[in-house]
Amino acid sequence: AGGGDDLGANDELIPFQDEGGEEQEPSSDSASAQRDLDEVKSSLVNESENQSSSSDSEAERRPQPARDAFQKPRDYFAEVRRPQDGAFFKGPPYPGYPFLMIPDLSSPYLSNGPLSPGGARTYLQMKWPLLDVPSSATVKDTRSPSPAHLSNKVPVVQPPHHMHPLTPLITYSNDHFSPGSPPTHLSPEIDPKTGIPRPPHPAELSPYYPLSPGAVGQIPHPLGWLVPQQGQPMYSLPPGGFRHPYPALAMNASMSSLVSSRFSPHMVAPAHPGLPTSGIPHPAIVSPIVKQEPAPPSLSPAVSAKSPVTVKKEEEKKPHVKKPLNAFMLYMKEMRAKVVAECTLKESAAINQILGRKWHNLSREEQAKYYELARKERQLHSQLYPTWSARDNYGKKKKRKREKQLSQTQSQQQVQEAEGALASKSKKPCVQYLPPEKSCDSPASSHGSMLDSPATPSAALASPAAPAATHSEQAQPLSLTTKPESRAQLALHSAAFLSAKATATSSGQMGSQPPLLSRPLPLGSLPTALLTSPPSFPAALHAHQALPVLQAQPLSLVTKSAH
DNA sequence: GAGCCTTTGAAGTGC
DNA sequence: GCACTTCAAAGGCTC
Repeated sequence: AGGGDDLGANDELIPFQDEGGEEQEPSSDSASAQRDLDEVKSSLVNESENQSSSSDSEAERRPQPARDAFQKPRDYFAEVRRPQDGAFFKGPPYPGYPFLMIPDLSSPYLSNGPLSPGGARTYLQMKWPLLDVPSSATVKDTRSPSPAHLSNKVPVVQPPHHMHPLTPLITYSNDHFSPGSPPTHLSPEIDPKTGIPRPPHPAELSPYYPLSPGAVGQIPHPLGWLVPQQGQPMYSLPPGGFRHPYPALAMNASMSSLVSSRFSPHMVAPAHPGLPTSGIPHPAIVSPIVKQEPAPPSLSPAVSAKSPVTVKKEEEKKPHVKKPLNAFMLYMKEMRAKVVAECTLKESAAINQILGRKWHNLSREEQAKYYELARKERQLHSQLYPTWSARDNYGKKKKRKREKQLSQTQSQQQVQEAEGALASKSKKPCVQYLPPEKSCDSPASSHGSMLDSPATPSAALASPAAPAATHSEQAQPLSLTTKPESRAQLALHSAAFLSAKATATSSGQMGSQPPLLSRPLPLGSLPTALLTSPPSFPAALHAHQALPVLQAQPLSLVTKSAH
């Protein structure tokens, strides 16, 4: 029921339209979703030519403003803000946005949630602030996240009700949606030097969580609208209030997860949680057992005196705070169910291939929404876990995979060494994870597409003799993975690229050269030199204001085949 | 039952 | 600063 419900919820999301009334391929719309699925299906089933033509036609359907969304940050933000215009607004700019990613019975960032090890997130239309929204109105709403919703791993998109859906999260002021906003790196809220989101700034956070710290303890909790579960109110402060941002909260699992994950006052007043500020409803909110913030050894003699074994044990007990999801991960979570529903495939690896391709088929604007959402995810994450760092999870996983990847790197080096010989030999078929007998062949995975795709050896482009990638190529939002296997694929197909490149470099716009892009590029085969534009597209947008570049080279021209 | 596979993006590490 | 590595989700599969 949950899987259908989320789609059903989407059904109510009216397509986000541009001012011209032209549909902008909103993924939230059911018809659009169906179109996306059709696109995926066609791309999976049909020849790449069909797929590419479809993609191109779709690209042509896109209104230019949408294309320009990332070419002109201001315009982009105007696009995003547009929903605030009552005359035009009919729904969130994209499914589930703005929404709260409320974990399914566990904190989304906590892998060891009590009931949901996977920590699947449930996407809920954000109701915050709800001060002006009668809770009963939402509670009565049958579409409000019921336990069924919450128990389902499929993201649930809460349709907007009674209030402007964008109000809760974003004020969409120019300050907040400055040109640097959508992507991450050089966002005004990001430290340009470190790339780390700046420390919580009340003024900046207010759009997100407009509640002042002092108001938190005086008003009903925004989750009060949640449907009670198992006879218990979804929101009922435990005696200690929000004592703990982690699953060990002394409340029922759903409550704890819902509250702790996204609504913990920590995210409201996280900067100095230890301060006995009156703004925090309960001083105990900052629990001394907050494991998220390991006490400095100098300040904790007891800890420093502990034996390494004890410390190790404590670390083991430490909740595992997961990384915030990036834009693609958010997209995957949202779209996976749809793809799975439309495809007999169930293996995530295959699904991910499809999703990866769909991701590249997204318009810039659509991707921007996820970039923005991911940025907010990171920001919220930093609020919830101020001291958390990706380093905390670094190397925590088993080494088996790592060793394998290392071996892959070594083998890849061997492949590169044999690259020259490869050019004159028959191409080695790419190892395709997607089983060929599956009904839904991943276009990016078929042998043909892989072999026909013009992979660009990074070495070739790095060579002084080789023309540098065009600005437009460098400005692509695609940040090429440098995974060994992907690089190996690059090497495998380098010969194909080189031969094609010879005919393509004359114009200097390889991205628009049909011979090079007879098929949608397998994601893994996208050349590093072409697409490695750290800090990738969003960053480029921020750092270099590469608007003309982006304008000159829409994403679709690179990721899609050209006529 | 741990880990692999597969994707992209963010961030850490190492040089 | 660059290249590389790790992790985030997902679930079937392998060992």
